Amino acid sequence: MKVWLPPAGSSATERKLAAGQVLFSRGDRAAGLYEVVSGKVRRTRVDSGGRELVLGIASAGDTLAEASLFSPIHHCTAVAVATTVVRFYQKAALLAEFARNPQAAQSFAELLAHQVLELRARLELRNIYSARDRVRHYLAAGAEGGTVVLPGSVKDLAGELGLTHEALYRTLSEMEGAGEIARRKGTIRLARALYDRVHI
Amino acid sequence: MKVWLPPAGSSATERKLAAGQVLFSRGDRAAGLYEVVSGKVRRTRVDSGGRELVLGIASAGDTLAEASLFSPIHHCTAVAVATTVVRFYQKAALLAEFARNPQAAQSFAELLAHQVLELRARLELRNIYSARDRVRHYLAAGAEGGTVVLPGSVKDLAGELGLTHEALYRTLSEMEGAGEIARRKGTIRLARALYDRVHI
DNA sequence: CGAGTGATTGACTTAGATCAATGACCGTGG
DNA sequence: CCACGGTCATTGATCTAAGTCAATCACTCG
Repeated sequence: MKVWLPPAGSSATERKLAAGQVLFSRGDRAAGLYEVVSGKVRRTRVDSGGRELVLGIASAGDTLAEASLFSPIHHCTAVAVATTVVRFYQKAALLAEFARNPQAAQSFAELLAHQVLELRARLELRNIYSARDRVRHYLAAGAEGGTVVLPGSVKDLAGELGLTHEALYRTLSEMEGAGEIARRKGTIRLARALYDRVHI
Repeated sequence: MKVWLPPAGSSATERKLAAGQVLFSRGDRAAGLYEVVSGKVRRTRVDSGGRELVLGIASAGDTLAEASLFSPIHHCTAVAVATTVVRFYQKAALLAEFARNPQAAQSFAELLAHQVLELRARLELRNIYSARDRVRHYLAAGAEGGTVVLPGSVKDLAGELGLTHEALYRTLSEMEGAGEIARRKGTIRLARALYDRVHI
């Protein structure tokens, strides 16, 4: 993983962000890509109606703005949701590395390919009409040994699922009431029945 | 564009499909990638609830299963919606080409990057709750000189927008009634007002 | 020419958005 | 150290837009 990244220290610079600080905004010139060293970064977009879409939460090890490498401007806004350290890789340095080292370029392509897959999966999720089924789908996909660790606040999750936070709270309550899940602070444990149902 | 494709005739083979014929199914072994020479291919996924999600319609020049290059199996199902000719590129041949020619690998990465952008845009679309706004957003994004050419049937479009076909028909009727759009067979023309509103 | 599918419209129902209010928790500045 | 402003979490009430069921036409393809 991340074979494509140039050796540390070459052209990479680190930057520290306070919670709420903007890393880059939509429309800004894309100078390169970022790797999250620690903390969390929320990527969002604002549609023409003013609604905000949470594209995802990037945690330590994740990268940001990969696609912007080939695009002159950023297509989303990145805001730190906690104290965060990011490493910045200069666009030109990366491209040079790709030209020199085909393996790096291929690994990068692989990273993007996985993103495409992940995005398609999320699109599939959005096609599920029922909120409950959508939550089930999400939980099933993210379950590790019957437990899902929420990447951020429940509110963030609501945005990611395309639900209002109220609807999500209600759905989670209902599911808990029905014995489908058990909630702990920051994590959700799936009942054996639900877990088995999806992992045939 | 498509610099990364190996010289024609090297390892590429063509295949002709009748309307309704399946090119590959989800779960099939991914042997390589396809380029649509003529016709149309619908990529779909079926979620656990049995609902079908149209991932998109690929037309002449588009490629299929790029992401599957690095994945052992296909993650969606591809079905020809009309008489279609596809060109097939062997996975191994492509990877060899990428190793030999960094430029090809980089171009391929660029192709994937654009797909990531496009998918994110579609995700953003799905976050719009109102059907009307969603249609407006779609039309605005696809408008070329105030006219949008529908890639397939209206029913397909409904799937792509995450709406039922009935809802889409109604919405289009309403918008036509309100003078926002004018419909022609297979195309939709945006009223100046709407077009301007979005393309500030 | 009949079957199958797309296009279109009607009537009804419901799930989730919206508006609203409250309690818990957290940092922070006086 | 604690009161205060802010955000998250949670639940209630209401409303509406979109889903669902259903029926009719138009059309295309063997």
